[in-house]
Amino acid sequence: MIMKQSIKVAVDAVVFGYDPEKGISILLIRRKYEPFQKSWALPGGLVGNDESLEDAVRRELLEESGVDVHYLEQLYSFGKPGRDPRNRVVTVAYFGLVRPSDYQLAAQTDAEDVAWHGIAQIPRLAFDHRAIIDMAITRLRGKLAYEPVGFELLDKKFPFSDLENLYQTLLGREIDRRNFKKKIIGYGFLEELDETIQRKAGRPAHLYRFNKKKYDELKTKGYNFDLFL
Amino acid sequence: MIMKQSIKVAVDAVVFGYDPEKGISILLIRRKYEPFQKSWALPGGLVGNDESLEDAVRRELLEESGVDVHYLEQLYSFGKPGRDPRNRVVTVAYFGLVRPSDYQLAAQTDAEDVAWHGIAQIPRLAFDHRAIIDMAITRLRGKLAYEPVGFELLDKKFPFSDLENLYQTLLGREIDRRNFKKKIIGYGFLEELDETIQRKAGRPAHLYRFNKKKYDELKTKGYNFDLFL
DNA sequence: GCAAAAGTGTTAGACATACACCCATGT
DNA sequence: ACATGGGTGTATGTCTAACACTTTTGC
Repeated sequence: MIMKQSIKVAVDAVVFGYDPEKGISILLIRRKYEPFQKSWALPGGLVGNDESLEDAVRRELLEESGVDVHYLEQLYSFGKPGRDPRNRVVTVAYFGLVRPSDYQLAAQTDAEDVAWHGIAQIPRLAFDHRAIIDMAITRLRGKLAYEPVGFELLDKKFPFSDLENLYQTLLGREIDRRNFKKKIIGYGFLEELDETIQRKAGRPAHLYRFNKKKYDELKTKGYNFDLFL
Repeated sequence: MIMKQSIKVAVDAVVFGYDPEKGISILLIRRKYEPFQKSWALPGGLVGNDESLEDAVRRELLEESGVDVHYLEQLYSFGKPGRDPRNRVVTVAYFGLVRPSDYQLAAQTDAEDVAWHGIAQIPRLAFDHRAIIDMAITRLRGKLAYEPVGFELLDKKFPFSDLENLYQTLLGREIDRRNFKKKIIGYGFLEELDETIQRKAGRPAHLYRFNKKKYDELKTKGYNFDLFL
């Protein structure tokens, strides 16, 4: 009925990073080979015959960019005929979050260069990677509302204002400092440390740490986080 | 670096139906051929070389079961090596909702039989289809909370109690009739009709109709539905 | 002493929840 | 007349949202 199938399977990763100075960024590589040689693109590539999808993304990310993500989840699969000029390729896109400060970028194999690009300044990309990124951004915004996504993006110890700023950036609007803090502290998965930090002028800020154990406890008890404001 | 890839791409569909008498069901087919000959399985099959993923699911569904779904969204892609005993197969699973009363089931091509199975009585299934269904059920429960999913599952005109019962079934607990009605009516995307219906004993019930236009209006205005109770 | 960022409580209104009786019909 | 399912309002408490001044530091 159907002619012998000749479709390739690939994976791609949209990895987000956050920097209190520069905002939200995405990890992109510059392609070394055709097609789209020298274009910026998402890290990714073909899946090995005996490799799981997730292993494939992690491998490609490490090879092409030197990043080993903490948080990784499947985003969506893209498979319209024609999205790759060579063969029919179905790609399973993944969504990742990292602290950029944890890694030093290193382009290898298929990548000629790697860099973080602010989400407001994404260059023209190879294939349909722009559409994949748009979907990832929507997902990131959506996750904000019911999961404390931010903690994967911030340093292990961070001043409360970093969390505030991250949320303001992602939501694209101001939030009320007092109400936000009340709510987050109320959940009880943040620990206040004795240390303080001072980054520019102004009063030094206490540092906080995410208590994942407490968070997981609350979540398994069916607790519902509602982090909008 | 990687040996010539030999992975096949398939699609599978988890289609939910609701019947006020029998509850939530899933559409399953009985396989005509090996492997898992005569096992129950999700409708699905290999993707054609020039066919989009969604076209492939719709085609397979129509061929194997005679059902042409209204509502269809991508669920998740499953690709662990070994999930198909013959070749490596990556399957893109879809999630669908239909009104069972709209269709007459008809098994064709690879299917020897088709039937609705209540979600509490799913037989042993081929491949990893059980895991796919579990994920689909989780998704269905999740969607409940923020989208009026129910309307895809109910008849075009339905008594309010059908909606109540659907929610009770999906949530697995009782809900307060008065509060539920207040909330739903408050959103304004339901139209009360003049007709009434009487199914057994008791006072006849007014029929309602979902006003999709109004719903889409509200949604684009960024309205947030919160349908828990 | 002034600019910059951190820290902190109260109040009013909106929304969620809990709760019980009457109505229209079939048998 | 009784059994069955449909229909409706109010009161209470909880959560959300709005709002501004003081503290600590660098310059």
